[in-house]
Amino acid sequence: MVTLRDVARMAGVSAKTVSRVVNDDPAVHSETRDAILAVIRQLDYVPDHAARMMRAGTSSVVGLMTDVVATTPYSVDIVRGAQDALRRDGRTLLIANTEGDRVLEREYWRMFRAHKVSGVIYATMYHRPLDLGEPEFARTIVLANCFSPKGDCPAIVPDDELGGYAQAAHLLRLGHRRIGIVSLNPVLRASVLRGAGFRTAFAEFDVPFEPDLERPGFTGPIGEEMIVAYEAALDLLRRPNRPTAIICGNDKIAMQVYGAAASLGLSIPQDLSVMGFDDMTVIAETLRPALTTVGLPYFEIGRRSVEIMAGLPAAPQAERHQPILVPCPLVERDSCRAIA
Amino acid sequence: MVTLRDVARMAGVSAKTVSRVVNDDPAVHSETRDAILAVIRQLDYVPDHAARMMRAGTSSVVGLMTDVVATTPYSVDIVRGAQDALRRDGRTLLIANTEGDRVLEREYWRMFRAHKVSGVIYATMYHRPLDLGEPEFARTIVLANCFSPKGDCPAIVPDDELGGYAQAAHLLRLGHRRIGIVSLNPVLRASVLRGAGFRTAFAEFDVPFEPDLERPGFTGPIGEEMIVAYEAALDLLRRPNRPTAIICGNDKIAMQVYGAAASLGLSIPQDLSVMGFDDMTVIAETLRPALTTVGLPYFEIGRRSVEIMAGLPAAPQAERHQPILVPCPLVERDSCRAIA
DNA sequence: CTGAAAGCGCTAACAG
DNA sequence: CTGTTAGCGCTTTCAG
Repeated sequence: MVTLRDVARMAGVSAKTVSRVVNDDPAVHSETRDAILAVIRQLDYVPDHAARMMRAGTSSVVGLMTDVVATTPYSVDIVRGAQDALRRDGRTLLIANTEGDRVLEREYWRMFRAHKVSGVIYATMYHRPLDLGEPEFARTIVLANCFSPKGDCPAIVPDDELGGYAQAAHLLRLGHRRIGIVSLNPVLRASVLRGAGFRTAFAEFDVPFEPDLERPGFTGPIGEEMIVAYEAALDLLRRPNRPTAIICGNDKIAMQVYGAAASLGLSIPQDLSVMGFDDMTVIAETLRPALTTVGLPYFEIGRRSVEIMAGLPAAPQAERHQPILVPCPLVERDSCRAIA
Repeated sequence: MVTLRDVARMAGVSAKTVSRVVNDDPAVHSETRDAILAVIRQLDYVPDHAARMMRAGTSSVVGLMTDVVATTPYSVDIVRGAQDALRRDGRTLLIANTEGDRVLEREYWRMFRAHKVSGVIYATMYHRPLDLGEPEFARTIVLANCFSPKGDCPAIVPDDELGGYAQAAHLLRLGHRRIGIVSLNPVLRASVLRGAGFRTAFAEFDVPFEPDLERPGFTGPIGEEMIVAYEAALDLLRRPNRPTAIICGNDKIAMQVYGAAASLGLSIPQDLSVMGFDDMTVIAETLRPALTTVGLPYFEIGRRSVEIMAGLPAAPQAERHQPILVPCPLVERDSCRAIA
């Protein structure tokens, strides 16, 4: 293994000077620097991470604690976003998947300590409030897709209310007035917030909000819910005065709405417009017609979590944090059409 | 920060003895051990990873080099499988996503070196041959979902041929004799292997293989292909003597086949049985009826990659490796039915 | 079974 | 601008 000393010897300088070059310290004569750089390249020297980190007392590793985010199709983008931001300055991400297991989570906190991670991103599968308790709060933590009601941590979450507004407003603008809703589990925070967004949009267009046109697309407790969007959609579409458009709580629901519509001989978007949520490309781009939906900005959330962490003061402040809201963009495809 | 010495001082022993306890060295009096363990718990001591690794010269970190695997919905399971195996003995996974970029890949190889990773799992998105070249071959590498034609690395891949056989055999057993195929891009290795599997199954049941009943579900070059399974299925289903079942190259294709069938007023599985591949739960469990499909054993591949690495000799052998084949299990749901 | 000394590769602190 | 010295936290000798 090639070490700093090998480089120093070969370049005829001291170890410290090589160290300076490796760390981009400007206080090195440019000729000396070039010579050292040449030796580094020739020997293919790579600084030892462990040694640097031991000396520095901190590491270039950031921990990502998740329940199931890192391994769930539509939220891996949080990982990608964080890695993208980290990679630019040679840092790395240590990913911990608790699968919701508290014991495992504790084990991972120790692992983070062993690795002296410089910060932790705590990401959850569902947009929800979260209480981390005290023990680990000394360290730099950023909450992603969740937030602390006490406001003791910076947090970044999707703007579900605006997302709901975008869903409804788009259909209203296209002229729809009887709009059905097949929603997420109503206890979910996302569901509540989007509901508020719908109402705002409906009010703006002077369209009364008819609770009777709304059905839950899932039943059962969170975590083991069953999807019943197919039945919900059938129910909605068999009404004497059926809706001309359906807003869905996510793209899976939209997928079942497609199926229900087809079984009734209704075609999309001629007879029915469908609006999804999540922008899971696997579904949205594969459905025929391709699904118009609202995206969850997970990549952005991951990327910005790293930025927020970088901007955090070294000592924990007493300041209260408001969750940062990231907009959910409308992704227009072919499942919504304008009506008279 | 609590160090080994703090524990030693408090327990009234030398640092080395504490080190022995931490490393499960049996040569410690059990009373001494218990006393030390108590102090460790009391002080909440966590051994410093960097220091250990520096001394040991190797680390407990394994690198995962991927093209897009780690961030692709249906292959994140490789990551989960590998992490699951590593976690059991306190090791961790350093994930590198090259997104197919050679420059980035080289950067990541250096990162792996800096971290002194004890081994590397090289996983690809598609089951394919791969030439890694020479430079990094000194280290311990396991190929996952790909293999080296030269056989200079251990490799583990899904048994696509058997998977194809399972798809066809299941339908044949249910009595189907006119079976359509909407396949993957035919240049893909998976496609070729599964084709061989189909033929074996057809031959066993004395059913002639009709090339005319096969259509590609994707067109265009790999990486930017377009899905045209909908049209392919329409074409197949409009034939005078339409197939009673369709085998799909993946679950996305199956999704479009569902759409095509619905548009023709055909219902699944009464009028048509559909068989998927991949077992992407997002699709397979959401389709109505739920999709019978064949699973890609990615979790297993990830898990076993770690095991294979552990069993590798320290010095690279000249021996030739045959790729290890992992079976693809049939996952029965509701989209296939028996016919007379 | 236990301890003392040495040193892994690197950088902070301080001189020159 | 460059070098010297010391030491991060741990484990490997090698002695007790």
